[in-house]
Amino acid sequence: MSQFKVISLESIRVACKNCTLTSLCLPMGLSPEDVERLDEIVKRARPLHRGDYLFREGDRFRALYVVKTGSVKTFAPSSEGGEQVLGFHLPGEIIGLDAIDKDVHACSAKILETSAICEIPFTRLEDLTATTPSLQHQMYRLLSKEIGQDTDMLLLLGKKNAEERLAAFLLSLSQRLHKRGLSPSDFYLSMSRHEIGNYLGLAVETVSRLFTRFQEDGLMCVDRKHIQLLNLPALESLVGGSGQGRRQQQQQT
Amino acid sequence: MSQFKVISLESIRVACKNCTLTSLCLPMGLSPEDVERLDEIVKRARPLHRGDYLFREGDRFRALYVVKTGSVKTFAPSSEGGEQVLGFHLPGEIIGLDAIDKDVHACSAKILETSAICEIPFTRLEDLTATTPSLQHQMYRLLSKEIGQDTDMLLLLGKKNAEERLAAFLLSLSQRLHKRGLSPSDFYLSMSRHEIGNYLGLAVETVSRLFTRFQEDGLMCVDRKHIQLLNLPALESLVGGSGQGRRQQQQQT
DNA sequence: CGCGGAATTGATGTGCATCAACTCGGGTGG
DNA sequence: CCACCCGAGTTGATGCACATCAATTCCGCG
Repeated sequence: MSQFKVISLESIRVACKNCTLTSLCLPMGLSPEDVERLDEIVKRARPLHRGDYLFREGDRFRALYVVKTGSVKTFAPSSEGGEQVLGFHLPGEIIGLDAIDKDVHACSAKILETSAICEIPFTRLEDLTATTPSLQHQMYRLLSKEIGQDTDMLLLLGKKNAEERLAAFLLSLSQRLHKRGLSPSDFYLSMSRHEIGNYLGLAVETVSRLFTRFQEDGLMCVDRKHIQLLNLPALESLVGGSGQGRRQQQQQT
Repeated sequence: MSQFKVISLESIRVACKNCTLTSLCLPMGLSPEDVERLDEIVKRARPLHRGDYLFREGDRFRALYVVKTGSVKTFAPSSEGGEQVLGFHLPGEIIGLDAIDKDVHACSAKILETSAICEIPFTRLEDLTATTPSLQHQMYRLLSKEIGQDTDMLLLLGKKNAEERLAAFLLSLSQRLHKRGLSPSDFYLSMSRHEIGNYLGLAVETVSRLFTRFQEDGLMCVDRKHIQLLNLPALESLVGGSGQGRRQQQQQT
């Protein structure tokens, strides 16, 4: 994941078609012609580097972005100068949906490692979906899915303890990488511990301690940014029901 | 807000047109003809009562719902039997957008007080938006807005302390009621302290204590479910930068 | 009138933030 | 090529915000 690769123009083209396929065309996809038309409005990606901004908070909204390779973080300014990491975006994932409403980006997107990103001008996409019902449906689904993911995150931040949060985070990465054909149990973290903590609502130190503990418990193997998940089922059980060792907070209503 | 009202059929019709107007047609709204067509597919509301379900987790997704009067809470099962309150929905607000993706509701919606709810069959709405670009655009905005709201909530749960959360909650209610022409500083809570706490990731006791403290500080007046906000600017400053009295946690990345 | 859930209030416990010190690795310049 | 530096990460000690436990009161409702 953190390896830099030289990518031929043609492989970008193909990969890009692939990622729009995966993100926008989901299951029960579009007809080949639809895909072709969609593919035509997608701007090819040039490589971007760590620290580059895809867009910044306050920028006018023009396009959606799809990660082809690499990874991106989105974050919003918190009150008092801090920032809240809103998400990490892996290959095949889409960025910018939250800006459609106000026509202005409310968060910034920063490249975490050398990445290739496709750009989809939104106006053109809108025109296309207006004439392609199946594509319109996929757009609704895509937006809806994003809402569902945010909901999961609310649950995580509202109800889970540090251990569960980190386990959920690792599993989420694992599953998303796996979906893209990468190893679900051996990968590199492109973000810092600080960013992970920020995202999960935890202090850096807590993240660090948990990595250590998970390693001691044989759940995973951590070497710097290189992660190996040794016991996925155990991690899953940690997420599920506050596992074995800790208190559980449950609130009926 | 918690008063029961007898509502004539005609007033429902009018009010209903009104609420679709507000939710779906946002600023720079639709042409009168568009609104008319939209209005035609909206099913009129019959009154629902406290405890009724609009839909339950697992139900097949058929329609979106717009609150006309009253209020609704949505919640998802948490691990371990508990539940996470995902939101409170006031007049003019829409429910069910998260279910488009999977075609199944991932959360339940329960009526908090006697309410009138409009139903918009999604398939028909989709047909209509496919032939009405301006309406399609409004739909995208609506979905996008929901994402933006979830984002705000993530920030709240990830970075704010109890005091800031409750203040933000009260202000949110205040603003949303105000938008509907109701008093921004005098209203009834249709949800229990327990539900508020659950929503904000706090214990009931914490919510209760904060109400007491806010009252002592002259910020508000609490009488059971009846709330009066006496100092909106002060509440706003509490939300903003962890105000005066408390620690602030900020995490740079 | 009396029951039971909701809310308040107080006492205590604890998970995690915070503070502080140290280590590690990687990049830089001499 | 090594010495140095600096930020990222780890580890330990301490404190605090809020959860949890435990009464008690309050109100709605049958």
